[in-house]
Amino acid sequence: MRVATWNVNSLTARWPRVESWLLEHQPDVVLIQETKQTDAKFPFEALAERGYAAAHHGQGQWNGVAIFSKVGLGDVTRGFGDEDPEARFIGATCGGVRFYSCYVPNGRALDDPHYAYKLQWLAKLRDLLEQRDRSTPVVVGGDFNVAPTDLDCYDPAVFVGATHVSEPERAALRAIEATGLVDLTRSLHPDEPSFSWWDYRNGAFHRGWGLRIDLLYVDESLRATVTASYVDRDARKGEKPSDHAPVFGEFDLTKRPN
DNA sequence: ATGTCACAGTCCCTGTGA
Repeated sequence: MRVATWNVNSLTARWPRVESWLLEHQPDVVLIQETKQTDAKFPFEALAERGYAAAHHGQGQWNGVAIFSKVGLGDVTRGFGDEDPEARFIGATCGGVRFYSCYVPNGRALDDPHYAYKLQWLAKLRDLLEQRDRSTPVVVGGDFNVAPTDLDCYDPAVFVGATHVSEPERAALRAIEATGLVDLTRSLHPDEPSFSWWDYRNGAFHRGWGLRIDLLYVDESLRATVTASYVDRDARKGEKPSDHAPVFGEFDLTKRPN
């Protein structure tokens, strides 16, 4: 099973690239963030023509998350059931695995109310995962807007006092991992930065000024099935790229422990 | 630190968010 997570920064603007990327890589399941479109604009038909069922939690101008699947899609849930008007979380079961696509709030600045919202949001995610059905394997992926360690940041000195690297944010990720989840990329590549996001400004991509903030977490039952992890840097190049690159994980589900 | 991109509305520029 080939899985990817990708913040596309507007599925409306990115659709031509997303479509050709699907044809090239043939992922089984894709976790999408920042569709920035309503359900009415979501390309359900074009995805179906490519063999993908899809579920969307759309909002409109901002946010929006989705799941594409070639291996079936059911039991869709949207949000945490708490009336949050921001569309940042969707779950679905695909090919016997429970998937969640997350668009964690940016936070903006440490003294901004949006930062408190970010920490509250991560705590709600932790609570949901703590209470999950442990009999079904789970993959939690998305744009977490947190670089888990200094290895995930091109220059920690630049980010002193900024969001994405603060200790409370990193502690929130560790609390999520403590529910029994493994950072898939780090488990296979403990020493490579593996950045997934580069600012559009200042030629950041070509200067290597990146962060690893797009993560795939897998539960213990899937840990032994992981066969590959890689960042599709080519998707960050060329005409009209997203500022995020897709992060892939591959699994051999026949290796699941009984 | 800020050389960009995408959105909506004030609609061919500006404010907002990232």
